[in-house]
Amino acid sequence: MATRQAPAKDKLIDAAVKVVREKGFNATSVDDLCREAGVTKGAFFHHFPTKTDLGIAAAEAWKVHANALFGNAPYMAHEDPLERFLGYLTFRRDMLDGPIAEFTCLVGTMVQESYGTLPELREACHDSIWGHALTLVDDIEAARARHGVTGNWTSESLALHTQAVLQGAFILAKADNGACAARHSADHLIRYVRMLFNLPPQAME
Amino acid sequence: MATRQAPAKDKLIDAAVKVVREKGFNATSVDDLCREAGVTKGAFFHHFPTKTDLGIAAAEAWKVHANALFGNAPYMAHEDPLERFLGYLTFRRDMLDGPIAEFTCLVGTMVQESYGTLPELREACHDSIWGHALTLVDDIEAARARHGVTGNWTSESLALHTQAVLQGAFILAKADNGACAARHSADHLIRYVRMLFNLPPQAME
DNA sequence: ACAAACATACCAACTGGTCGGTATGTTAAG
DNA sequence: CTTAACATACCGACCAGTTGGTATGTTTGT
Repeated sequence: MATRQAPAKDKLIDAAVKVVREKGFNATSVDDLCREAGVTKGAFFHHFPTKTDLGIAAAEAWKVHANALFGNAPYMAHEDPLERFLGYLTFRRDMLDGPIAEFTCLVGTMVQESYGTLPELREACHDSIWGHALTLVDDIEAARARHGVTGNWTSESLALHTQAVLQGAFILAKADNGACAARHSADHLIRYVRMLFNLPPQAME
Repeated sequence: MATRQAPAKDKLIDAAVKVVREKGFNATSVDDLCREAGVTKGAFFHHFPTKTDLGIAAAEAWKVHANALFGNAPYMAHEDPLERFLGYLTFRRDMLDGPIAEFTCLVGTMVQESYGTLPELREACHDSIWGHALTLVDDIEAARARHGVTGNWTSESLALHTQAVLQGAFILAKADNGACAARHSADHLIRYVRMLFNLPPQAME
């Protein structure tokens, strides 16, 4: 085999995903990241030319992680694309629980701090968000065809809207120091999608 | 009168609103703020014990500014509370234009960087978001009564949901370096509210 | 087979510069 | 004369990034 143990590069990416979600990108120092990863500063700059480059690598890893997590989730077994889409939304709502840094979005956090100052990181965050959102488009499109739903909107815009609602819900959760308002917002999103597809309102649990 | 010219305190608050929206809170240095405001560091720490305290003052000023802006907007003249609410949403959608830092939300930006590390600033951001959202509740409540709309949701949760969508739309705009996706997301929000109140879909313009 | 040459991965000490914040001085209004 | 409102000079801590080095393979010429 080629590699012998968990390489410093992977440990640094994992550390970035964890610490940046807690403290934000700018407030996280290279020393913070090395401490969390258990590597030295020399190792850091051996693998990443700059701190920004680790941010970019973390954004890419985040997209891969998200698409694997949601692509293999149980609701993906549904035969009806609309059930898959609603399963996705319900899954995301139910994830809004526990410590805030554990359900919020790495790239949503990073893009706020980079959009005006670090164009390469902004671009990586864009690719991460769009790359995940676009995995929903096929199911939305198929659901519209199967259920005969038209309306003056595109499937891509609805996929992006779901990401907007979730990103906004994360901000509410951070401001409120709890996920209650965020969950209600996700419920509104689910209600909206059900209305778009002419489904009855969901029964209370 | 007591003061003779624009006092350093106000100039610093204005500078914070401007620069923090562009660069974020942590990336904005005290020197940046003094430079933008045209005051010295001595003046800064005369008025604010810490940089965080200026952030808190800026969050409070932001709430006052927002409530004045939206409370006096033209659509507030409508007699029907639902028309006022829809007027608000349309106004907010139409604001998604021009430079990104000029339509995004100061406190939405700041809370991402402070929620885990600066509890006082997080609380000030919470008060700013909630304080603005709650100005919508009375109109939503009155609109439900007038139009006989029930449904398994609270007016407060819908008011907060509107803020979530807008905050999420800002993130899409920052990631995309443009407001196109953000406007589509605002359109989905308007479509949702119209459906909740049994209005027909809006005609294309 | 063997070693010289090279490549990769990592380390610890260090550097120049910037940070938030302070100490102390100056101005001017009442 | 006092005090609020500034200005200037400065501090120690910390920052991202660099340096010169080592340990461990891997390749290649003979």
